[in-house]
Amino acid sequence: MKRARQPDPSPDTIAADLMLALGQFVRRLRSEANPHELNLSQMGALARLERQGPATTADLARMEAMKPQSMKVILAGLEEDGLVERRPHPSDGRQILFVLTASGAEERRRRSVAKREWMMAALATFQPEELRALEAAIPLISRLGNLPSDDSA
Amino acid sequence: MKRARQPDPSPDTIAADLMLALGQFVRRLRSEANPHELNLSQMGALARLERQGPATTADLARMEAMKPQSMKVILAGLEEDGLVERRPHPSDGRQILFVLTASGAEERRRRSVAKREWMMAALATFQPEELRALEAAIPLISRLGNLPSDDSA
DNA sequence: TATTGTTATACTCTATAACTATA
DNA sequence: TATAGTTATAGAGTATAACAATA
Repeated sequence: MKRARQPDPSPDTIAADLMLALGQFVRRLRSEANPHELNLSQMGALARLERQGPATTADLARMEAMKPQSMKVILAGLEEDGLVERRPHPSDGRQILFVLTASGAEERRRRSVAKREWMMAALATFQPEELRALEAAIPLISRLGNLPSDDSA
Repeated sequence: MKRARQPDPSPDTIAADLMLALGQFVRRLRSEANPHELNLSQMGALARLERQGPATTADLARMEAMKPQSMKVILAGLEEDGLVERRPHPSDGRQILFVLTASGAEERRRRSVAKREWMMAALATFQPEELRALEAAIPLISRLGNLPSDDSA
């Protein structure tokens, strides 16, 4: 653990470098997908449903930083493949709750193997120390993606 | 393939969590762009030209993990805005070298302020220790994005 | 009237296929 | 023949706008 020698990182540099690194990484990741793989948005929606239980289109759209109309398309695809199902909302007739089906939980893993295997092959070239550093950054990146935007509404 | 329980972080978990975190982060980042902002691909191409000097469409496509036809579209947009220029290749009449123009170096920063400012605002909520952890992960993510794929084709 | 969801449409980014020119 | 670039077209992913139903 080396921690004392370096100057404090400049947020500006971090911002610029992180954007570049992530842009390329995501492009590479997307290019590793087989025809039947889930895309990152579908994986995100399924992960939310698995971790947090039933949610509406609007809920999921907010959590995944996209418009409800866009999330509807994502959910429609997942529904057609039987990975999610609709449930009526108990008290509000407008809302529709989506839940993960039994096969959805399984398919979430099965239909992301190509991406995961590419990534694991890449991670296999990392030193344990580097893996730890990468792991430590995940919750931080997660936080960046989940921060509220300036919807001062 | 051995899967012994180890104190080291599991690559499988890292792979899955990193995909989710990055997917959401990139979507969020993209949503912060003003109409005139550069997108992540344009920023990537400009950064390559600035750091590594003149390069061909095919070079840049390879480095940024996209097809030459797609990179051509990126470069055509940048060229139209005067951020890059063409230079004939000294010895190979087929190749065309692209170089960053003087305004290209400046615009690269100016036309990514919205994304950078959103990110810097987000990073302002981080502890110095967290910033260091995030910074440490950037070269690792970069390496993931730059690893050669198994193009056996 | 405000909110949830839907439909229709369009835009952005990247891919595939076919073609031209140079090597 | 092989390689660099171009043109044309298509697909995935997400956005905006207009609308219906419920609150």
